[in-house]
Amino acid sequence: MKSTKRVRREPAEAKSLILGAAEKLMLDEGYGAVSVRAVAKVAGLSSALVHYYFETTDDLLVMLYRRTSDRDMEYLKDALSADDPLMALWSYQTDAARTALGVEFLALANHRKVIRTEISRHAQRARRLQAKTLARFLDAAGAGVKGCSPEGTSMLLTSVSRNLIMETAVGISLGHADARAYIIQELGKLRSQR
Amino acid sequence: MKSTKRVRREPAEAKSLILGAAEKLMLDEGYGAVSVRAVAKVAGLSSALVHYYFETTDDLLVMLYRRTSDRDMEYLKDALSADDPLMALWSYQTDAARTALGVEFLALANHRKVIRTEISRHAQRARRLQAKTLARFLDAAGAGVKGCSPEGTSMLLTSVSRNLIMETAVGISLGHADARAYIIQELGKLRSQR
Amino acid sequence: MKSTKRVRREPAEAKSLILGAAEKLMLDEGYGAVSVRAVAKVAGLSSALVHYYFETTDDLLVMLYRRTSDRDMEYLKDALSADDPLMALWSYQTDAARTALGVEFLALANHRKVIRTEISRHAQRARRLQAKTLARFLDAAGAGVKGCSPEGTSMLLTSVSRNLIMETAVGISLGHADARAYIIQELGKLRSQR
Amino acid sequence: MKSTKRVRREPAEAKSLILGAAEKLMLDEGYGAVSVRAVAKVAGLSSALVHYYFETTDDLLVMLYRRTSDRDMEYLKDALSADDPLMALWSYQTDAARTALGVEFLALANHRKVIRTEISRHAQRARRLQAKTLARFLDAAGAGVKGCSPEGTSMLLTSVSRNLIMETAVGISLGHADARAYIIQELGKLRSQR
DNA sequence: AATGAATGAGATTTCATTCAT
DNA sequence: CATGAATGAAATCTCATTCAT
Repeated sequence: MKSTKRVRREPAEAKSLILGAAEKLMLDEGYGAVSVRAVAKVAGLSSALVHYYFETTDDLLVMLYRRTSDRDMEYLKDALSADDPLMALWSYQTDAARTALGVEFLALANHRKVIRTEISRHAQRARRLQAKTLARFLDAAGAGVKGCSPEGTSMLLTSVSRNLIMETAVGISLGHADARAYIIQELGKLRSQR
Repeated sequence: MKSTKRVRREPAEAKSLILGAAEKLMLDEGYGAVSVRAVAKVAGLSSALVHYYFETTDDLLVMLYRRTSDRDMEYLKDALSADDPLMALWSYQTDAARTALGVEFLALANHRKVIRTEISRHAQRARRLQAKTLARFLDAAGAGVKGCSPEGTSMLLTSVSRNLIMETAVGISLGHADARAYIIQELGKLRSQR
Repeated sequence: MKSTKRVRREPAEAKSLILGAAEKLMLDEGYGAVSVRAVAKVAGLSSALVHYYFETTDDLLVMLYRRTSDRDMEYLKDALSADDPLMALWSYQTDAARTALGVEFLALANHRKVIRTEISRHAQRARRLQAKTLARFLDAAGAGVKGCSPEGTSMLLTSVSRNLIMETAVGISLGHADARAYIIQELGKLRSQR
Repeated sequence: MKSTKRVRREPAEAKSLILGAAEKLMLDEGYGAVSVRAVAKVAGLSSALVHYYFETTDDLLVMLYRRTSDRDMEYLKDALSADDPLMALWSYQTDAARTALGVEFLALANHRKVIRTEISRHAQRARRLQAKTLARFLDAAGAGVKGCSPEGTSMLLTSVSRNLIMETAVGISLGHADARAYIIQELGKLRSQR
């Protein structure tokens, strides 16, 4: 009965379509909304096709996470090799869309073991990378964020950016401007002391 | 299908039973597991009864959040009036179970508008309360976490404790010990400078 | 939109309705047709209700088998205590509907472990019961089906009745009349020799 | 999604591969497991190719049945022309793999009309063939399985072998040894009386 | 001749929710 | 006050089958 218009696509295109829809859902409505059905609807194709490309929902989520974290890794590397690595790093950390997605995956990880492993791996890599750059500044400073290791500092920065996003999402903003300013001020000190 | 034993309970008792089950589920399996069915099962009563006391799932979640945040508020007040308010505050912030539940509600808030309002209200109150105590130390210090307002400082502390919990939950620990040590060191400075 | 006529039934009635529908499907279209959906449709109720009474499809099938085998056991006992137990037994064995259902369960057992256990248990009980009666005649005979134990004889009778049903179902009848006549003749000998 | 290796095969070879996979599935997991998908997977080729060679699932099953029954016919003829036809026949009848497959098709026939016709045709042919050989022994005997026609006797033998297989499959063995011994004893008598 | 892409239908199961008692 | 009975909707996943290339 329906207009049986069979659209023929490149697999890469179809996959990208699906992952894009999943990402959109995750950001707009949270990971709970990422069902095969919903993804198919948003992507404008049948749910059977989603299963054709991603055998299980776990597979879909893992692939989405990989795509996301690969992209993030590129951004991070770019930031760390910028002229002003510290500010670029903080700018990367506080990118709203990126961090929102990261937080969502973090929440999802509590319920999907497969994601847990992926996240853990990626986070360690990212933290080590950040630490390597931070080390150059911290060593030179001697003062400032004294006493905190590069890894610890990276962890602190991540904490603040994540919480900024999470709280903003639910409408909390008290202290945000001050906290942001403080972080930037401290990073500024580090930079100048080198 | 079960034995028709009509158990007669005090409404308050029944509600408490239900909220307890919901809290347990939330902590053990995440907010996604808090379905009326699951709650009823854990509490050992029918899902119809859950609906009888909490018309919708939203109602149940809001009530649970209120109970949780009221309790938290008590703990927070106790901490802030302790002999060593700074350490007591940090101890409160890093209480695993409490913070885990808080983070779960924060994640949930992304998907349930009603929770958002509740969280926002509670968070502002808690932040102001913390700020009032922090102010006494920050004013006296002049140095230390210089340049960050009490509200900002509260926000920073919350960020770190939340991220410690979230990352630990997914198996990340890189930098954790250092970050913890750093926070305690800084709080120590503040305390002694007064 | 639909006429939301909520029919309220006794659980026993509902269960019986469901099991009846499942039995009908099994006989008419084979065990492969016994899906929760199909059963619900035939019984005229929602598939959710089927799940309400039988948590899994396995449960439904096991319950159906138990109902069937319990009923069979009654019939068997009646037959064995009839005036002419041998003929009554054969008549029981060759009851088309009963045996057809038994054969269907036998086929089903190959794919559902739970059924296997149930069938095995029931079959052994039934065979022992038949053997006890057959023993009285075989001992007295000395000749006739000489050399075959009561249990073996029961097995042989079951074999023939099952195959009569299976072959008839697919349209084979060659040799059927002769085989039937032979069995009856041999049973007749046994009876008279006592 | 896989590497686009276009394997070029002889049609006959491909068909044989497919039928082999289907037969394996049927024996290992029952006819319910014989889906186009599953067959393709076991055979290591795409489900589209299975459809290319066998338009519908029915076609596939019919072809498999034909291949099976043709092979069986050869075995049967060999048996009937052996030195000791009776024992060879019984040995043929009780061949586990062969009979298991036969029983599976019999069960399948209840749900697929096309198979029914095929089975019926083959069974009649096989029964007549067996009857012709049995007749030589039964005529000579006069006693023994007296009163049962060759066709009836063939039917009886088939019944027992089938039930032995079916019951063994679900874990029933009570009376099996006795029944087997009895059949062999009776066949022995027939042979010697000639 | 062969196959990857695509789909509608249907299977099992869980959920929130509504009634009737 | 409490609950068993009932349901529609949606989740995940499998299947047979059809195209377009």
